[in-house]
Amino acid sequence: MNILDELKWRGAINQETDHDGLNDLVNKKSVGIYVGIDPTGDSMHIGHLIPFMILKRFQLAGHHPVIVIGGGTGSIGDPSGKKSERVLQTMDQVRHNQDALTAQMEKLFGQDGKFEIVNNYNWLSKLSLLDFLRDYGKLFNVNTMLNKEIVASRLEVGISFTEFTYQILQSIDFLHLYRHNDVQVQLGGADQWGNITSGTDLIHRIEGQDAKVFGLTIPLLLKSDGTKFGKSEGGNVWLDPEKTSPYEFYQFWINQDDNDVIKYLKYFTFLSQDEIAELAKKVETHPEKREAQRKLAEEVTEFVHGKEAVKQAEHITEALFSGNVADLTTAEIEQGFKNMPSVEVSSEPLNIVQWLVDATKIEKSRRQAREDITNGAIRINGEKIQDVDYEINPANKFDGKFIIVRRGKKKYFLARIK
RNA sequence: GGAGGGGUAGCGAAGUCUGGCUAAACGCGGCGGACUGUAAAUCCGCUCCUUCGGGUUCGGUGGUUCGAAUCCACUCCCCUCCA
Repeated sequence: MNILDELKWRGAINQETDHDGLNDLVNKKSVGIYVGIDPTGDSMHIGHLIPFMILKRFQLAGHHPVIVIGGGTGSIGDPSGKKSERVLQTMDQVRHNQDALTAQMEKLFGQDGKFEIVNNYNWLSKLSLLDFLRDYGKLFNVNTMLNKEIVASRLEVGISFTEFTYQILQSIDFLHLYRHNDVQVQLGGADQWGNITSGTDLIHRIEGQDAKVFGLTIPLLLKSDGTKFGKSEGGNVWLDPEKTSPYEFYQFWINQDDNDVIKYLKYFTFLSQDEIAELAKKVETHPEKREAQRKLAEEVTEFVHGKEAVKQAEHITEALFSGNVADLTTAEIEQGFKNMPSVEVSSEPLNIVQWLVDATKIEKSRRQAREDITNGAIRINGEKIQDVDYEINPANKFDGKFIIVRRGKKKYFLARIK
């Protein structure tokens, strides 16, 4: 099974410019293939991860991946997937983001030469306006550009010349990589189809119709209920552990629906066809064991955050869901609750209702606090408290550093003692 | 500028004619609970604040009244049609 067959099996192919041509190419030689990402933020989220994981598969199949950080294109703004004009980022923001993304890419995909990471600012910024217009502008037909879905869908609301030009810049990237980095394939999300074909067209015009370049897109990933993949309660699921802790990251995956989990295993893990088939069978026969979800969480968390993070996430999961928070160490609390809601409180003992409302703002009113306490929805350091006159004493537990509050079945809050 | 319609709790929406029975129906969302697989579906409770005496609410201000979301005046905002 070659790489394209594998991707097909994984459900990861949406459109290809020339299936047979690409198939021949990947069978014949080690091919250079690239994916670009614009530095619109300072971290990837799991949605961004998809094309890069596929890039990784190409690498594992013996091909040569190139990651393009769009320091240049990111300063312009890709109109794809946007209903209205973007607000330009300042160049400082772009630089900050591109540095952060580059570091993240290096961490994930390594600096070992197997992955090349380049920044299109390096070549796009050197292009003069006149060169741009004479060398490239002439080769783009405005009618064709207008017909690209990205542009066409924006004609009603309007699109600036700047964003209109974006597809030319991305095409120049492809040409540059074709010439200097031996890249012949561009990979991207389904919304990149227009930009990718712009690139292959440009290369064909300049290098001749027989230049072997190809485009490949990945389907938009949706949940089985039709909603967008990749959001958790708190919003995006980030790869940056400062934004989404490894524990929360792990939890995101373990909570996936039975209907989606196999699809995600195919997309986000490097498990073999047999292993995934095995897990699929288990979802059928023993869904309640959630082995597939567990494996998914384990694999993806390990890929993004490493083995240690998986262990820690599992331990925290164990403690939090069994309710035995008492046996967590202060260090584990520090890490595990990194991104959970937390507040600073004084070390003075205080009545529980006042503490929940005034000191921690965990409850919005006394009435609500009393109701929850009476209903048995509140646990302090793992212990259910139903007495509204209970007095909270921060010195009791965890070296007097923390108080762990749980409301309901799985909402945790952390109070840090000043 | 003219003619209509409307602004009610996080959102949607009743209530306004016929003032008190209205802290305000109902739906959604949110929060708890049961069940369960940290699931889905379902079911139950709560959902302005409160020191539990009460307090403050229906775009705003003022008025009528023992009593106003409801009646009157002025005012701000939104929508539709006409010019």
